[in-house]
Amino acid sequence: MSSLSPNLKLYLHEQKKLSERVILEDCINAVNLVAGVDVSYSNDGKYACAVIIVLDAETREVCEQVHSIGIPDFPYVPQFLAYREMPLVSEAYCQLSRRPDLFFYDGNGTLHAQKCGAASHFGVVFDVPVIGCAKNASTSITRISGNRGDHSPIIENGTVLGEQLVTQNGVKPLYISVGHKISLKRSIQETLNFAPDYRLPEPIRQADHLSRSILKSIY
DNA sequence: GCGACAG
DNA sequence: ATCTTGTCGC
Repeated sequence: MSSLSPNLKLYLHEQKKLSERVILEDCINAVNLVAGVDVSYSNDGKYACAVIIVLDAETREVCEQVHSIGIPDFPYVPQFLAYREMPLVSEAYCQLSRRPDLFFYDGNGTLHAQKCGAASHFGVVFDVPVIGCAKNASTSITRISGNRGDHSPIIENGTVLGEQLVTQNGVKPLYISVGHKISLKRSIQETLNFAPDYRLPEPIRQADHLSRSILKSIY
Protein backbone atom coordinates (compact mmCIF):
# COMPACT_ATOMS: atom_id res chain seq x y z
CA MET A 1 0.00 0.00 0.00
CA SER A 2 2.96 2.25 -0.20
CA SER A 3 2.82 2.48 -3.96
CA LEU A 4 -0.80 3.44 -4.38
CA SER A 5 -1.52 6.66 -6.24
CA PRO A 6 -0.71 9.58 -3.96
CA ASN A 7 -2.71 12.78 -3.83
CA LEU A 8 -0.95 14.53 -6.68
CA LYS A 9 -2.75 17.82 -6.22
CA LEU A 10 -0.77 18.56 -3.08
CA TYR A 11 2.50 17.88 -4.88
CA LEU A 12 1.37 19.83 -7.92
CA HIS A 13 0.84 22.85 -5.70
CA GLU A 14 4.22 22.43 -4.08
CA GLN A 15 5.91 22.23 -7.48
CA LYS A 16 4.30 25.49 -8.53
CA LYS A 17 5.56 27.18 -5.38
CA LEU A 18 9.04 25.74 -5.81
CA SER A 19 9.18 26.82 -9.46
CA GLU A 20 8.76 30.44 -8.36
CA ARG A 21 12.03 30.10 -6.49
CA VAL A 22 14.04 28.73 -9.41
CA ILE A 23 16.78 31.15 -10.46
CA LEU A 24 17.51 31.13 -14.19
CA GLU A 25 20.66 33.23 -14.06
CA ASP A 26 24.27 32.31 -13.41
CA CYS A 27 25.09 32.34 -9.72
CA ILE A 28 28.41 30.59 -10.12
CA ASN A 29 31.98 31.62 -10.69
CA ALA A 30 34.70 29.11 -11.41
CA VAL A 31 33.74 25.45 -11.32
CA ASN A 32 36.38 23.68 -9.29
CA LEU A 33 34.26 20.86 -7.95
CA VAL A 34 31.52 19.35 -10.10
CA ALA A 35 29.04 16.69 -8.95
CA GLY A 36 26.77 14.13 -10.55
CA VAL A 37 23.50 12.87 -9.05
CA ASP A 38 21.84 9.63 -10.12
CA VAL A 39 19.47 6.99 -8.78
CA SER A 40 19.39 3.34 -9.89
CA TYR A 41 16.90 0.56 -9.11
CA SER A 42 17.28 -3.16 -8.46
CA ASN A 43 15.94 -5.72 -10.93
CA ASP A 44 12.66 -6.09 -9.11
CA GLY A 45 12.33 -2.33 -8.81
CA LYS A 46 12.13 -2.65 -5.03
CA TYR A 47 15.40 -1.13 -3.91
CA ALA A 48 16.96 2.09 -5.06
CA CYS A 49 20.43 3.57 -4.66
CA ALA A 50 21.15 7.27 -4.88
CA VAL A 51 24.72 8.32 -5.59
CA ILE A 52 26.44 11.69 -5.64
CA ILE A 53 29.96 11.79 -7.03
CA VAL A 54 32.21 14.82 -6.78
CA LEU A 55 34.95 15.34 -9.34
CA ASP A 56 37.82 17.78 -9.48
CA ALA A 57 36.91 19.79 -12.59
CA GLU A 58 40.54 20.26 -13.49
CA THR A 59 41.92 16.76 -13.13
CA ARG A 60 38.58 14.93 -13.48
CA GLU A 61 39.61 12.80 -10.52
CA VAL A 62 36.98 11.56 -8.05
CA CYS A 63 37.17 13.63 -4.85
CA GLU A 64 34.25 12.15 -3.00
CA GLN A 65 31.39 9.71 -3.42
CA VAL A 66 28.39 9.20 -1.17
CA HIS A 67 25.34 6.97 -1.49
CA SER A 68 22.10 5.93 0.16
CA ILE A 69 20.13 2.73 -0.35
CA GLY A 70 16.47 2.26 0.48
CA ILE A 71 12.98 1.34 -0.63
CA PRO A 72 11.21 4.29 -2.28
CA ASP A 73 7.74 4.80 -0.82
CA PHE A 74 6.59 6.92 -3.73
CA PRO A 75 5.80 5.27 -7.10
CA TYR A 76 7.15 6.46 -10.40
CA VAL A 77 4.68 9.00 -11.74
CA PRO A 78 5.63 11.10 -14.78
CA GLN A 79 6.25 14.72 -13.70
CA PHE A 80 6.65 13.71 -10.06
CA LEU A 81 10.01 11.98 -10.15
CA ALA A 82 11.38 14.24 -7.43
CA TYR A 83 9.06 12.76 -4.80
CA ARG A 84 10.34 9.31 -5.58
CA GLU A 85 14.02 10.23 -5.55
CA MET A 86 14.43 13.11 -3.12
CA PRO A 87 14.43 11.11 0.13
CA LEU A 88 17.43 9.01 -0.90
CA VAL A 89 19.15 11.85 -2.75
CA SER A 90 18.83 14.00 0.37
CA GLU A 91 20.36 11.32 2.54
CA ALA A 92 23.30 11.12 0.16
CA TYR A 93 23.62 14.89 -0.09
CA CYS A 94 23.82 15.29 3.69
CA GLN A 95 26.86 13.02 3.74
CA LEU A 96 28.89 15.31 1.49
CA SER A 97 31.80 16.93 3.27
CA ARG A 98 32.59 19.17 0.33
CA ARG A 99 30.39 21.72 -1.38
CA PRO A 100 30.44 21.26 -5.19
CA ASP A 101 30.28 24.43 -7.30
CA LEU A 102 27.91 22.78 -9.77
CA PHE A 103 25.67 19.69 -9.93
CA PHE A 104 24.46 17.63 -12.89
CA TYR A 105 21.17 15.91 -12.09
CA ASP A 106 19.90 12.93 -14.11
CA GLY A 107 16.45 14.34 -14.88
CA ASN A 108 14.71 17.52 -15.94
CA GLY A 109 14.93 21.00 -14.49
CA THR A 110 12.61 23.62 -15.98
CA LEU A 111 11.81 21.30 -18.89
CA HIS A 112 8.74 20.25 -16.97
CA ALA A 113 4.99 20.85 -16.89
CA GLN A 114 5.35 22.99 -13.74
CA LYS A 115 8.82 24.21 -14.66
CA CYS A 116 10.07 22.29 -11.65
CA GLY A 117 11.45 18.85 -12.47
CA ALA A 118 13.56 16.83 -10.04
CA ALA A 119 16.73 18.78 -10.87
CA SER A 120 15.08 22.09 -9.98
CA HIS A 121 13.44 20.59 -6.91
CA PHE A 122 16.84 19.44 -5.70
CA GLY A 123 18.48 22.76 -6.52
CA VAL A 124 15.92 24.93 -4.76
CA VAL A 125 15.73 22.73 -1.67
CA PHE A 126 19.51 22.77 -1.17
CA ASP A 127 20.10 26.16 -2.78
CA VAL A 128 22.81 24.92 -5.14
CA PRO A 129 23.56 25.43 -8.87
CA VAL A 130 22.17 22.50 -10.89
CA ILE A 131 21.86 21.48 -14.53
CA GLY A 132 18.96 19.19 -15.47
CA CYS A 133 20.17 16.48 -17.83
CA ALA A 134 17.62 13.97 -19.16
CA LYS A 135 18.33 11.11 -21.56
CA ASN A 136 14.81 11.08 -22.94
CA ALA A 137 12.20 13.71 -23.73
CA SER A 138 9.25 14.09 -21.41
CA THR A 139 7.19 15.61 -24.18
CA SER A 140 6.72 14.65 -27.80
CA ILE A 141 9.56 16.55 -29.39
CA THR A 142 11.05 15.98 -32.82
CA ARG A 143 14.48 14.64 -32.04
CA ILE A 144 17.36 16.38 -33.74
CA SER A 145 20.43 14.58 -35.03
CA GLY A 146 23.78 16.04 -35.85
CA ASN A 147 27.27 16.63 -34.55
CA ARG A 148 28.67 17.49 -31.18
CA GLY A 149 27.59 20.95 -30.15
CA ASP A 150 24.40 21.06 -32.20
CA HIS A 151 21.41 22.13 -30.17
CA SER A 152 17.82 23.19 -30.60
CA PRO A 153 15.57 25.03 -28.14
CA ILE A 154 12.44 23.42 -26.74
CA ILE A 155 9.79 26.12 -26.62
CA GLU A 156 6.37 26.23 -25.01
CA ASN A 157 4.14 29.26 -25.34
CA GLY A 158 7.05 31.46 -26.29
CA THR A 159 9.17 30.33 -23.37
CA VAL A 160 12.35 28.36 -23.83
CA LEU A 161 12.13 25.48 -21.35
CA GLY A 162 15.31 23.69 -22.38
CA GLU A 163 17.40 22.47 -25.25
CA GLN A 164 18.16 19.28 -27.08
CA LEU A 165 21.93 18.99 -27.18
CA VAL A 166 24.11 16.63 -29.18
CA THR A 167 27.22 15.85 -27.14
CA GLN A 168 28.79 13.30 -29.53
CA ASN A 169 28.62 13.08 -33.31
CA GLY A 170 25.68 11.08 -34.55
CA VAL A 171 24.46 10.21 -31.07
CA LYS A 172 21.03 10.81 -29.58
CA PRO A 173 20.73 14.27 -28.01
CA LEU A 174 20.42 15.01 -24.30
CA TYR A 175 17.61 17.17 -22.96
CA ILE A 176 19.23 20.00 -21.04
CA SER A 177 17.41 22.49 -18.87
CA VAL A 178 18.13 24.84 -16.00
CA GLY A 179 17.96 23.21 -12.63
CA HIS A 180 18.75 26.21 -10.48
CA LYS A 181 21.15 29.17 -10.27
CA ILE A 182 22.57 28.78 -13.77
CA SER A 183 21.58 30.06 -17.20
CA LEU A 184 20.51 27.76 -20.00
CA LYS A 185 23.37 29.03 -22.11
CA ARG A 186 25.92 28.19 -19.42
CA SER A 187 24.20 24.84 -18.88
CA ILE A 188 24.80 23.91 -22.52
CA GLN A 189 28.39 25.09 -22.27
CA GLU A 190 29.14 23.15 -19.09
CA THR A 191 27.44 20.01 -20.37
CA LEU A 192 29.64 19.99 -23.46
CA ASN A 193 32.65 20.77 -21.32
CA PHE A 194 32.06 17.79 -19.05
CA ALA A 195 31.00 15.37 -21.79
CA PRO A 196 34.17 15.27 -23.94
CA ASP A 197 34.14 11.55 -24.71
CA TYR A 198 30.69 10.14 -23.99
CA ARG A 199 27.07 11.08 -24.43
CA LEU A 200 26.55 11.77 -20.74
CA PRO A 201 28.50 14.33 -18.73
CA GLU A 202 31.21 12.54 -16.77
CA PRO A 203 29.79 13.26 -13.29
CA ILE A 204 26.44 11.64 -14.15
CA ARG A 205 28.06 8.81 -16.03
CA GLN A 206 30.22 7.90 -13.07
CA ALA A 207 27.39 8.29 -10.58
CA ASP A 208 25.33 5.97 -12.78
CA HIS A 209 28.06 3.33 -12.88
CA LEU A 210 28.63 3.45 -9.15
CA SER A 211 24.96 3.29 -8.14
CA ARG A 212 24.45 0.27 -10.35
CA SER A 213 27.48 -1.57 -9.04
CA ILE A 214 26.52 -0.84 -5.45
CA LEU A 215 23.03 -2.25 -5.97
CA LYS A 216 24.44 -5.25 -7.79
CA SER A 217 26.69 -6.14 -4.88
CA ILE A 218 23.93 -5.77 -2.32
CA TYR A 219 20.67 -7.17 -3.68
C1' DG B 1 -11.20 7.33 -27.93
C1' DC B 2 -5.88 7.07 -28.79
C1' DG B 3 -1.14 7.90 -27.93
C1' DA B 4 2.54 9.95 -24.81
C1' DC B 5 4.56 9.96 -20.46
C1' DA B 6 12.17 12.35 -17.05
C1' DG B 7 13.44 7.85 -13.84
C1' DA C 1 14.32 2.58 -14.27
C1' DT C 2 15.16 -2.79 -15.72
C1' DC C 3 14.98 -7.36 -18.55
C1' DT C 4 17.06 -9.37 -23.07
C1' DT C 5 20.78 -11.50 -27.77
C1' DG C 6 23.48 -10.50 -30.90
C1' DT C 7 26.38 -7.39 -33.29
C1' DC C 8 29.38 -3.69 -34.63
C1' DG C 9 33.54 -1.10 -33.37
C1' DC C 10 37.55 0.79 -30.79
